[in-house]
Amino acid sequence: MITRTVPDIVVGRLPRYLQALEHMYREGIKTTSSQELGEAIGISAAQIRKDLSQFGEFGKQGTGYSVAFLVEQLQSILKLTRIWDLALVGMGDLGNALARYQGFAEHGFRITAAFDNDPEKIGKEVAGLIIQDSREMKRIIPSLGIKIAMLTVPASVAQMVAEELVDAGIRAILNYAPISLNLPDDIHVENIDPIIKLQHMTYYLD
Amino acid sequence: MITRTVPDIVVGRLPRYLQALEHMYREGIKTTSSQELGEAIGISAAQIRKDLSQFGEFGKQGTGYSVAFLVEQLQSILKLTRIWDLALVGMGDLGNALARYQGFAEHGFRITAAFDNDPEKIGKEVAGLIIQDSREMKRIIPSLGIKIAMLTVPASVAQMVAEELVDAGIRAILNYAPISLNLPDDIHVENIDPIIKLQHMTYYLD
DNA sequence: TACTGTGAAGTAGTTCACAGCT
DNA sequence: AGCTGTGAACTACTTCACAGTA
Repeated sequence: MITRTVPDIVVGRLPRYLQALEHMYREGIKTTSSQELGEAIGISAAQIRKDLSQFGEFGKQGTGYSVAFLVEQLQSILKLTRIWDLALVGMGDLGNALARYQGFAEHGFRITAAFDNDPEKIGKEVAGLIIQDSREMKRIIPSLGIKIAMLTVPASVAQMVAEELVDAGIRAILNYAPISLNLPDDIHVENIDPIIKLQHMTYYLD
Repeated sequence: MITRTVPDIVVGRLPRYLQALEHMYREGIKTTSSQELGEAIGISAAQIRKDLSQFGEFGKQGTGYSVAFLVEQLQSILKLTRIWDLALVGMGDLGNALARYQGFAEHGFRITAAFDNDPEKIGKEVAGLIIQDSREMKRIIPSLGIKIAMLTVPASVAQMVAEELVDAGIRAILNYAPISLNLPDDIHVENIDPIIKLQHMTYYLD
């Protein structure tokens, strides 16, 4: 039996489908079509059908997709039927804002540990979390089984801290530092950098 | 004379090249090659050469690229040789963290106006900015010539506020709200949503 | 020698268009 | 009648490989 590898670009669209479908679900919409979903998020209907067909046959000819069923399927595909623990590393303004953001918990992500290297911050509480010494990451992260980290440290130390995280067993990093991380190929990194996004947009402005 | 349109995917990589090159510049590196730059950011050398060739011939055979010159060229291509004014809309935790972030100013982006609709927040100062009533956006944004907005309002009002911004003359929106905005085709939108990124990564974890 | 810039080749991604089902 | 799922066609993107040049 051959297990076809799904292109990463397809995987990257699934969360957007899920977001739109959850919104429909909250609105009480029971059924949708690839057409309607596509219009909601600006993607062609054929694209959506093709993407979903990589994982199974979720629709019904003539009627489309059950919103609730497709939400379930996407959650299952994306492994969202469990709670994911997160480590938050770097408790500056951004780290603090993320600690307080309710969206993580609402989507099954639980910030379980927060770290900083500043003695002034260590021991302080933010949103129910006690900030811990980043020198303890190697011990605490494996003991809590945390696999995902959000990195909100200054660019100057981001590479070093990222390596420590990998050493502590982290497999995926959401990188807020404005620098490219160089890590082993089996570590998944996603970057969030507003400057990069703004510079992309200015190209089109005058 | 035909002006070839550069693919958006190429434009999107230019800021990453620029980021790495500015880093090299600060490190005192005078010259680099497509090979070296590619290794720094995990992109093939051929890709970088092809991308740059869309805009001109910036390298020298045998020696590679002058870091300072290529930084200048990329800044020029991306229209970064001027200050861009930004409107910050929504002064919750995230809006506050962005208001205090030094990175914008360091890269030629100046947050010139901050808005919220909460009477408790209006008139307060954050990082040298007075928070203004969002009902004033239509008047203030054109008067300051602001073309770019960062949207950090709750998802429930994001679409409505985005439409008001477009109405006020905004041409590009950096959208932090966890929702797809539906706006005219000539408005550039970039989304920053940590949940979407995390859900992308969980696919690969177990 | 060491690199760029670039056609050509190769690979990946998207859209078309329609059979088939409800 | 209305929609999905999917091969086939098409388009876009990336890599190869090498002529050209400092």
